Amino acid sequence: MATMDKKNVSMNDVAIAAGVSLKTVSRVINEPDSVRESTRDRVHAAMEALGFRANFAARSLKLGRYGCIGVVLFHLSGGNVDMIDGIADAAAERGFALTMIKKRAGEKMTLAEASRRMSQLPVDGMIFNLRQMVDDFDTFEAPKDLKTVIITSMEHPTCSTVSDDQEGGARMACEYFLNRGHKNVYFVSGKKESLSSQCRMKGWRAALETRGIEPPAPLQGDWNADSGYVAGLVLADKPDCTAVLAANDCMANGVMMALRDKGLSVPDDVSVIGFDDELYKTIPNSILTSVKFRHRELGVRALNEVVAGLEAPSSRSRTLVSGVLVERSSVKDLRA
Amino acid sequence: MATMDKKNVSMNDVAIAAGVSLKTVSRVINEPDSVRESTRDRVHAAMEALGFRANFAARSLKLGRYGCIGVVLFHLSGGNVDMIDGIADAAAERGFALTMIKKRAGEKMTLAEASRRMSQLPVDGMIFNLRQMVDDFDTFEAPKDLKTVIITSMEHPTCSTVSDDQEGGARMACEYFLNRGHKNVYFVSGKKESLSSQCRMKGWRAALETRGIEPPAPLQGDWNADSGYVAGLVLADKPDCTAVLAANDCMANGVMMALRDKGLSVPDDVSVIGFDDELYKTIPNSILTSVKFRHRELGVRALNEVVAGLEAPSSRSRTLVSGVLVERSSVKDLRA
DNA sequence: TTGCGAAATGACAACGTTGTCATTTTGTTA
DNA sequence: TAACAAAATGACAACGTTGTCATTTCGCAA
Repeated sequence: MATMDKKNVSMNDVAIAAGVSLKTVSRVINEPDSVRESTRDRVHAAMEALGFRANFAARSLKLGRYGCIGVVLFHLSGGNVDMIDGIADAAAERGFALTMIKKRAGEKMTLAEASRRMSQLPVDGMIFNLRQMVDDFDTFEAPKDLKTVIITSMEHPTCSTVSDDQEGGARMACEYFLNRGHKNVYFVSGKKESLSSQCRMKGWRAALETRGIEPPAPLQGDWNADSGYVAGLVLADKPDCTAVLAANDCMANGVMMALRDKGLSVPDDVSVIGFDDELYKTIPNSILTSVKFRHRELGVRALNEVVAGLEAPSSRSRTLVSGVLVERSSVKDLRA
Repeated sequence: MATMDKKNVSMNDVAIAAGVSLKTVSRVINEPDSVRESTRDRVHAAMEALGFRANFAARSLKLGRYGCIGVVLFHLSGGNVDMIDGIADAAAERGFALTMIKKRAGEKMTLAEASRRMSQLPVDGMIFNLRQMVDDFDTFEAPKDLKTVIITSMEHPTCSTVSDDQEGGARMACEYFLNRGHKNVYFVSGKKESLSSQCRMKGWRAALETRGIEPPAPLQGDWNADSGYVAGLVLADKPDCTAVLAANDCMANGVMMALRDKGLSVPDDVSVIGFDDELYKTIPNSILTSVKFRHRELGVRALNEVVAGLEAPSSRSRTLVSGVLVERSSVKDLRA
């Protein structure tokens, strides 16, 4: 009964119980060394006895910061989980908690709307996990006092971004071919309007041109295996085609099926590399070598970037996280 | 230059700019109908011009609540993702944000430690996502003013829990067998000390006894396919064995392999059901019927339970989320 | 003992909101 | 036009911390 009088125990209650001033209790929490041991013990005992827990709101109000980073999830699935895991670990390491909101199914969320909702919450900075285009991407301006990092494959005019290095990944794959004696690399693209596809194509083109090779006309795909199959049928008839880079694994699989149907062997007749390293999930004993992006690292970098920018929210940086080539046996070394 | 004078725009600044009192600005935000339209417009204009955003800390301090639910992740993987998705959606629907902390790799986290960390954060209640035993499970007491829900398969003495209905799932599987003419059901358990396994065994036993069937001695497994294989070899020699319930899919697969090696067919000679419905991920064309638990629903229920308990944190409830039988073709209907 | 500098502690304001209650303004009726 | 109730607005305190600065206490040398 008597213990029900007050809802929450405040520092003042502790101070009274311990026979010290409010400020001394505050000091016990924030700068324990400046308090005499005997006093400190008395305060600790009082805190224990009363079940004191510091009030987050009051503390944040006074300090002007929260110790939380906001995370906006536009989608929660697949690789995103690894990314969140990376964010969460990096946050824990730096003493930050995460505040999360999620786009609801069916809801159309813009960056402005997400930002508005986030800035009502206890956050010092925020991370947008954006795997899809949104309407206001280019026009969006982040709150001036809230460091904002966007995880996306596009470059943003004012916000810091963290991206997979799609271009570099494509370059890496091409060099992998060329270093193994291939004289040229054909490319099967994803949907024309896709930024990922464009980046990957750009990297492919650059890699060839660097070596003084004239890139052949890219084959237009649409991300699906069927379009890869069509491309594969065309490529099977090209005598100089020994290496194919497909903008994703599904199309790479389509290419491989077509080559097989045309009586060609992968990798003996034609070598193939895909992107995303996801074929092994659906195809047992998959041989496809693939460029995989490190989603977890993406999360870690994004969080670090936010924390680094807390003091200067308007700073802007662009971080590229390199991909990794997952080697299987779909590429033949022609030098052997 | 002139705009850099103040760091944050407060209601007071808005009030001055709009030529009204502080309180009127507050009213425009919280009870717009009580403010004359002309005044409201003036205030809105001032807010817009100054870029005002309400201060979360001050607001929470005054209101005594945060509008955030804490989520403690002990592990982030597999089914947990669906669960978090459920929590996040349910939270969004009820106007709550989530504050997340995560056990770091290698760190040994107890409920008490997790609770201590959470209660320093802006949360009105919390959810522990506990898929593993922790040392202080039974002795843990949640803060009296913070509604706490634990997602776990065990019952907790003082906290509300949300669990998969493992026992019910096992019962359901048994009844599925019995309703199809099977006279008995053999059981292959998981590790002896596992609570999941114990619950599943309990449900199996109860289902048989309800029908007046004497449960045969359960076969001891260890969750892995190998132990299922050993059990399968034993079961193959029992003429009365037409139905096997294995405590997980891996062991069920082991059982099926053993039966096949002994010249028996699934389901023609022996029917099998597993748990978790995960075999299809690794085995193409899997025929195994399996009891699957609805992780997403678990998250939704947990969040709803927290929100429902905000006013009475010490209330305690136990929610069971039923499993679903995913039918494939590993069970033969003997009545046919 | 006294005096003194350093260490420990305390009084009070401030952070930016919202609740309470008082005051002013508005619109309506006599 | 006066009187009045209702609507709109305002003054001020309070939420529970931390920073600033003043005060007290301590330990040690004279």
